[in-house]
Amino acid sequence: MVKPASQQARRRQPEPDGDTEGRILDAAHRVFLRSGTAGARTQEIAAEAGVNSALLHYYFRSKERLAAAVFRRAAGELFPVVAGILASDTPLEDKVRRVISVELDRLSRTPYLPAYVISELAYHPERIRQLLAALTGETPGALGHAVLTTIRGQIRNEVRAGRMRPIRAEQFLVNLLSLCIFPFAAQPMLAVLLGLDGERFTRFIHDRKRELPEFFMRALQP
Amino acid sequence: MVKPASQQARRRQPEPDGDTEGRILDAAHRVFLRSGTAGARTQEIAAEAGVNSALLHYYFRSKERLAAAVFRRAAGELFPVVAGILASDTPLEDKVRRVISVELDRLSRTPYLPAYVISELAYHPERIRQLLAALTGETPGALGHAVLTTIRGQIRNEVRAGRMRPIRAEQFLVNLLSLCIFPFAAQPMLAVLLGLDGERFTRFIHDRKRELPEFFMRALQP
DNA sequence: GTCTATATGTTGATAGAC
DNA sequence: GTCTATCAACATATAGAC
Repeated sequence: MVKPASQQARRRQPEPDGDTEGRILDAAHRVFLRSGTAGARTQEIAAEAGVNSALLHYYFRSKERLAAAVFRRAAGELFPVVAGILASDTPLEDKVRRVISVELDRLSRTPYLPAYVISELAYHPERIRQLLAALTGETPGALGHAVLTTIRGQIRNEVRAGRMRPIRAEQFLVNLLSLCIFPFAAQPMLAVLLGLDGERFTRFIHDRKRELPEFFMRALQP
Repeated sequence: MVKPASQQARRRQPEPDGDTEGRILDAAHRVFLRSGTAGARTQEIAAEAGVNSALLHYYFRSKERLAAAVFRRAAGELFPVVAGILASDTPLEDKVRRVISVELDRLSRTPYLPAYVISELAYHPERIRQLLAALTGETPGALGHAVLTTIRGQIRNEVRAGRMRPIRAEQFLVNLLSLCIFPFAAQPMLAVLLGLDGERFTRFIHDRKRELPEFFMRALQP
């Protein structure tokens, strides 16, 4: 029996409509994100990938392995970019502006991502290890630690220069992430509560890109 | 066959350890919140309630009806309190302080609630109607509309008095809710990324109660 | 690698005695 | 109202031909 490619290192070639394994993974990504892991059916994934259930298991062995692969991909898509910005040596205010811009732009394209990641981490504790693996290869929390250290130092400098009032790096980061991510995670809620559905939500996010940086920076002024 | 009480109006009597229907609902609440609707098993709920599967169906007819009942209860627990504060005629700054205080306190006691509500609304579109029902009896979005109108007026007054810079009521409210709710919804994420697990998370929220009002109010200063 | 057909195990739900 | 016993329907996973 040939070893499924998902277990091995492998060249990525630009095939016409993607190789079979890639098509299955893409389909799984879509189905898991709109139904959740527990709610999704492997049969539906197979159908959406244009293959049958047997082939899906040939490549991924089990639903759980497929779910883990999708989660790693989704998580790896959500965090590293923003972490890269935050850990760089860009001035703090520029970081805030760039994180907000990048985050709101990408979440506008994949609005289901936050609710999916939140759900997975809440209901599947084993995903936490997979999240670590998806970030920096194996080193537990190295990414977060680098970000924390960098931000903490920058805050200290700004405070000493009298340009910012003191705030814990953890609070700073959670505030920033909350303001960017929550609106997408809670979109159906906001649609009901505040009438932010469809087009209105899009415009809401559009406005937010301009207003949020100022909101955030003013909150930190001395 | 006797009609199950859940379908009918019914006196609530203070029974020793709760009547059977109440015990089942409580058990369902716990199980659904920790496993999600799709991941939960009715058998597990029955076991946790100390009854068998047949009795669960006797009272609630189906898993879906039980899930709907739990969701309405959970949503009704999450929103009305804060909505009541926001729609009152308290001064705006006091509202902010009270919402933050009340919200962080209660979510500290039921930290799984946000992730559960977010997941349900993302994966079960039919819950949206149930959310409406759980808020003000039937009137679609009346609660949210009252809040929006009130806040919008208060912002206008504050801006005219030169005590606040202009901001949309929607942005104001989403910012406030984001900063309060997201940390709980994303707690497992924050545990991995920023090391905010267990005791550290508790202390993080404790600090947040004091720091968040100032953060928020300063963001709005002219 | 891909298919058809099938096994295996759960799960939600019901029948019927007490 | 509550139980035991059981069903019917899926869903995941595998066997084996091509």
